[in-house]
Amino acid sequence: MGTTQLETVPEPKYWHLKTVLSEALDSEFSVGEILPNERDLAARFGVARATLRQALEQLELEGRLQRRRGVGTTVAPPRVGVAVGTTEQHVWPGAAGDDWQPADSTLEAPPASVAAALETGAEDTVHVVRRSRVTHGQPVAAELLYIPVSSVPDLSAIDAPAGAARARAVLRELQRLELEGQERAVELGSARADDAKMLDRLPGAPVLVVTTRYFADGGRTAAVSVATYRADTCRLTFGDTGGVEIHETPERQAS
Amino acid sequence: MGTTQLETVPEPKYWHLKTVLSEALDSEFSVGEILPNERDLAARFGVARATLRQALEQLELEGRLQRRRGVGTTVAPPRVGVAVGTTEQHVWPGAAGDDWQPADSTLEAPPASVAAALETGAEDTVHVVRRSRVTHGQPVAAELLYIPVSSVPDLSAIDAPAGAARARAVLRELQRLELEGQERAVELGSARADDAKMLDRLPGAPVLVVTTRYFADGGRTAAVSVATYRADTCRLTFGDTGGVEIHETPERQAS
DNA sequence: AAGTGGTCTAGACCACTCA
DNA sequence: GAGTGGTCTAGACCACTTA
Repeated sequence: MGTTQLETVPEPKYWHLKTVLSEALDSEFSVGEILPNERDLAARFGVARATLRQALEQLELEGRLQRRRGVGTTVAPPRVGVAVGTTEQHVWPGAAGDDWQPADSTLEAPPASVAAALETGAEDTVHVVRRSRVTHGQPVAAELLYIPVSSVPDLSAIDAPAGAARARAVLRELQRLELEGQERAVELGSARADDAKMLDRLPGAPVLVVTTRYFADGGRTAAVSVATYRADTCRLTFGDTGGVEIHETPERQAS
Repeated sequence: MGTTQLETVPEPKYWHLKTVLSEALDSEFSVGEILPNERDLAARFGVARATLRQALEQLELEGRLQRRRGVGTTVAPPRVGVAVGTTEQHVWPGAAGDDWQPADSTLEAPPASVAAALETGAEDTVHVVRRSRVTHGQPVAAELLYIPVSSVPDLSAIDAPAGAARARAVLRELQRLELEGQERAVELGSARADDAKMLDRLPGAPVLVVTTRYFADGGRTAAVSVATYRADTCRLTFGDTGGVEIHETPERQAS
């Protein structure tokens, strides 16, 4: 403090605030504990509420905090590791033992980007299977699975009624194809309204979008999956074992 | 800019604004084009600048816009697919042909989370190799590689001077170990000050943090890599082929 | 009904880029 | 020096949860 450190680059208040709060979370709070409300916190730090919120937003993005309207701000548990496909072992979605729950299935024209990957015409309808993933009792992901009718030729549409039963029927048919390979991509997105509801978040919440192409029949793209994971609570793992125990941030402890 | 439909379920203004802007980007702008400045845009839509900024922030998060202080807001090109390790083929970092550029290497005590993964004592120093990744002329990632001295026993510290040469020497020694496997995890984070500078972004910018554990010597963790990728411009691909051609959003066209 | 976080406003000033 | 995005303020009201 004594020497005049050249602060040629003045730190934004919200950035400094975030650091202070982060350290307080490490030393003075334990998981699940409720923080003081935003108005009190802002007053305590002598900043406007908007500035305080900017710091809280960052901490929530990093998975340190959880905010719920009408309730309050709580200290978040460490992110859960969610296995996204064992890299060595390619399996169709819906194979025995995956923790996805089929919700329903419809016939729709896919978005242009998916249609291009599937090499179907822009107008062609495909099976769209909706599934959700639940781990540790919490919803972590919502998925849209696009399956051209040509990938499940023996499916008789009348067989299954609407809803989950129909979704399961489509997935069951899919298993009959021989899976030759798959490609995955991960990027940042924001939750659409329907995804947000399924994930128990507000629309626009940050999500990790995992796009998977499934190949069969000699290189043909037989299905495309677009899964959105809650970015605040999930760490996607790609290892050969499911639950890796590496965290970006050190473990926290109450004092 | 038609009439504003009155919604029975009042959509937040910034959310509606984002939708309108997103459609305008698709139909009325082409990649690289400069948008009107924020004050003009806010006036045009009849909202406060803060509200307009909330919409722009989301679009930037989704990789649709790029904002630079002192310059302006431009329409971003589609995200670049960045290959993050071919899943079938495990190789050490620094192997021939990867597009990482070693920056320097030091001996430091790693953060607690990394020390735990490396099974080193909290006080033990390890080699910390800094690298950066450049594709298509743009910096996309910054990496910290933690390598216990026991993983590179034959490295004589005096051999190489500081800087990139020393980093290359450490990586060269690492190749002599037999790599037995690796585990990856991806999560959302925000750029630390040093990462941000390397990535040409402001501190706090959203990044995809890729943590990789490298196994050798019968299951021992021989190295840990923490790489931060620009979330706004990158789509991480894990497929067997490098450049997947699936986009979350449809292609844009100028009108 | 009370209390919380979420949205929104209308200003102000600062840091940065570029002509 | 003009123009841009980035930060910050001090309010207001709304949507939601809980008691």
